[in-house]
Amino acid sequence: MNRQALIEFIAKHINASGIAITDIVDYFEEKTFVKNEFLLKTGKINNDYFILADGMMRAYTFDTDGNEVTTYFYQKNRAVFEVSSFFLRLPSAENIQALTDCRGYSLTFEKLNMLFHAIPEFREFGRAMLVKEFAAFKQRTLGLINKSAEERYADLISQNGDLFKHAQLKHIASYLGITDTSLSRIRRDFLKKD
Amino acid sequence: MNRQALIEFIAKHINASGIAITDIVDYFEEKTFVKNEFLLKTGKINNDYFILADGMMRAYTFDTDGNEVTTYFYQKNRAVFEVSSFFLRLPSAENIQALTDCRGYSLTFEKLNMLFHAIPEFREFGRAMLVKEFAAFKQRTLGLINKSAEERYADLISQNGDLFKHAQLKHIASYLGITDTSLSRIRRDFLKKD
DNA sequence: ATTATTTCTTGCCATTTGGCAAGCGGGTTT
DNA sequence: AAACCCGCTTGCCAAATGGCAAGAAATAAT
Repeated sequence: MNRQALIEFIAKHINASGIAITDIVDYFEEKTFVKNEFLLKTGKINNDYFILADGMMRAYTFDTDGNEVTTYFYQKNRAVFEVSSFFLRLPSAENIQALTDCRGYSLTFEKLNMLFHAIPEFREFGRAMLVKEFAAFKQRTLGLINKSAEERYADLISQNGDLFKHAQLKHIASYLGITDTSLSRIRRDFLKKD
Repeated sequence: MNRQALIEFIAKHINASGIAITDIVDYFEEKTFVKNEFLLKTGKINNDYFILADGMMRAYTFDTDGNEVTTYFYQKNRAVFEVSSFFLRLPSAENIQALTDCRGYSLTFEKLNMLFHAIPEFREFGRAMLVKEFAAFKQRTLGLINKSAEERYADLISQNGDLFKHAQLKHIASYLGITDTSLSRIRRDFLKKD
């Protein structure tokens, strides 16, 4: 079982001096999701603290009119979980679904807590993940306020070009806060400019 | 020195069974800010983990065109800090300023870490704060995507009616992702409807 | 290969929001 | 009181985005 990717990922986020990261890694369970399979469904309590090693996932919910809204795209080397549901043990308002076949490593809430209490360095890792995801979200929110839809689109493809290979236009559109119609047009105009 | 508010606030967020919350509370330092004073300035490293007991604060930054963008309003009973700067020890991209005279309780990064390691229950409190703020941010982001400016405005005043007593129109407008001109019109139309 | 289904594009027009500039009004200063 | 400053409002028009529906293109099913 190749856990090298997980070891490197954890090592990158903590002061690894002297700790056997493999001790931590052993508690993770390797998991795979086939395309379109769900990591989390609305109403369920998120019990996977999932480190995504390969593939791409999408989180989405529904707005008051019943339309799907994509709330996040996850790429490899991200911690995939829904904060409120996982940590506060609340039914999730979001779905998290595999856009491609995915592979990664998962901790249950219990195991994560056990590790938090037992291993100070893993606490730092957990906090680093939370802080990282929070900071990324703040950036995204700022972008929604002070950038045009076209700029947000440009940012997204520059960070994640192959998103379009796997996600539908309307999913990306709702993530950007616009309709698929508008995104289609923005994309057309964007190509012209080059 | 009245720390009752702080004690109650912490008690509300952790399983207090058996712990002397006062042990924790003793490490907090009471702080006050006069109106317009800064808790954090751009470029500085945030070193106050500030529990706001009374008053109202605002976080803001500047967009690429040099315009102020309000990123958050803090009311009483919130943890006020900038995640990236405080936890990752990075220079802040945001300013945090008192909109009114403020009072609250502050921990330095070192004290907070010391408490995290020493008191498991305080760890839970710290995590709960992070999760709570993160969740609030996710809600806000979702609103920016799937609600109209008018709906966002309505939500904001319903949650925090006295905001208008203390914050300028343009500050609220940039928080809502619109211009002060538009907010002025929205407010006019909103009054008509009632 | 053909048909059916889904996704994407486009045209037309409505709605929302922005940009600018002028005006208004309340508070301060002199 | 007069002049001034600041924040808010309003009118006018432009730009961005949305809603709907029809057609084109891609994908899946038979």
